[in-house]
Amino acid sequence: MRRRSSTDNGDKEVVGLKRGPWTAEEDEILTAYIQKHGHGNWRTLPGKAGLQRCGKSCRLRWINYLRPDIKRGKFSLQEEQTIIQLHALLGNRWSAMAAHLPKRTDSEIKNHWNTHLKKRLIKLAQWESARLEAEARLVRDSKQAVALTESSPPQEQPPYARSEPGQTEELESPTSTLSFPAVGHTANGYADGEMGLNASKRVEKSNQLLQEFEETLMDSDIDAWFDDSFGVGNLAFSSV
DNA sequence: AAACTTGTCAACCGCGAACTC
DNA sequence: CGAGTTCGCGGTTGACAAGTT
Repeated sequence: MRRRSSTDNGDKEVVGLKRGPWTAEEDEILTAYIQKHGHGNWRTLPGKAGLQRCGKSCRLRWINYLRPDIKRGKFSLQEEQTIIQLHALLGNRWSAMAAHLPKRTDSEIKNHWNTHLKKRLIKLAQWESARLEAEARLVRDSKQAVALTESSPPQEQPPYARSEPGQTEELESPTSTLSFPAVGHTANGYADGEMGLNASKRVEKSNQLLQEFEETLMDSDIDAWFDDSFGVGNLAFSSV
C-alpha cells in the first residue's frame, strides 16, 4: 500500500501557504532564486526563497512556465502531427512525448491533446464510421436489387422499405450521423421511372452513386479537414 | 445587454517510483 | 531491509475568456 507522504494533502492544510494563480512578483522571486542557487530540494526551496508556496507548486510553476527553454504559443502542424503519432505509440505518456518535442512540456502537450486533438480525432472516427456504414448499405442494396430482379417476383415495395429484422439493424450505429432513405428512392418507393430500370442499370447507378458519395466525403471533407489540421493526408495513421 | 454555453489552460490533487536514512 | 521523504507523472478541476442565444 501507498505510504502517505508529508507533502500529500498536507500542503492545503498548512496555514499561510498561498494557492491559486502566481503573481509576476512570485515568478520573479522563484526565477531569481533558481537561477542563482538551482532548485535543489523543492520542499525546502519556498522557505529559502521567501515564497509562501508549497514546494510542489514551485516545481510545477518552474517546470511548466518559468524555465527559460520553453516554447510557448500555438502548436505547429508538424508538432500536432508528431503528437498524434506519438500518442498512437505511447498512449497518455505525456512526459515521454515531451521528450520528442523540444521545448514543449508534458503539461502543454496533455492540454493540447485533450482540448484540440482528441476532439478532432473523435469527429474523424465518427465520420469514417458513417462512411463505411453508407458504403456497406449501398453495396447491399445493389446486390438485393440484382437478386430480386433476377428472381422476378412482382414487388410492391423496394427491398429497403420492407425493414426486415436483422437487415437494417446490423448496419445501424449509434455513432452514425447519416440517415439514408436509400439513394435514388423516395420515402414511399422508387422514384418515378426507377422500377422500370433493369438490374444491370440499377447496379450501375448504385455504383455510380456510391462513387460520388465517396468522392464527396473524401475529397471535400476528410481530406480538407486533414489538410487544415495537419497539412498532410492520412499520414498520421497509416505511418504509425 | 444579459444570460448561458463552450473552450482553454493554469493549477491542484492523488498516486507510484525513486531515493535517503 | 524497511520506513519515511521527495520527485514526477497523469487526471481533474475551476477560473476566465470568447462565442452564442
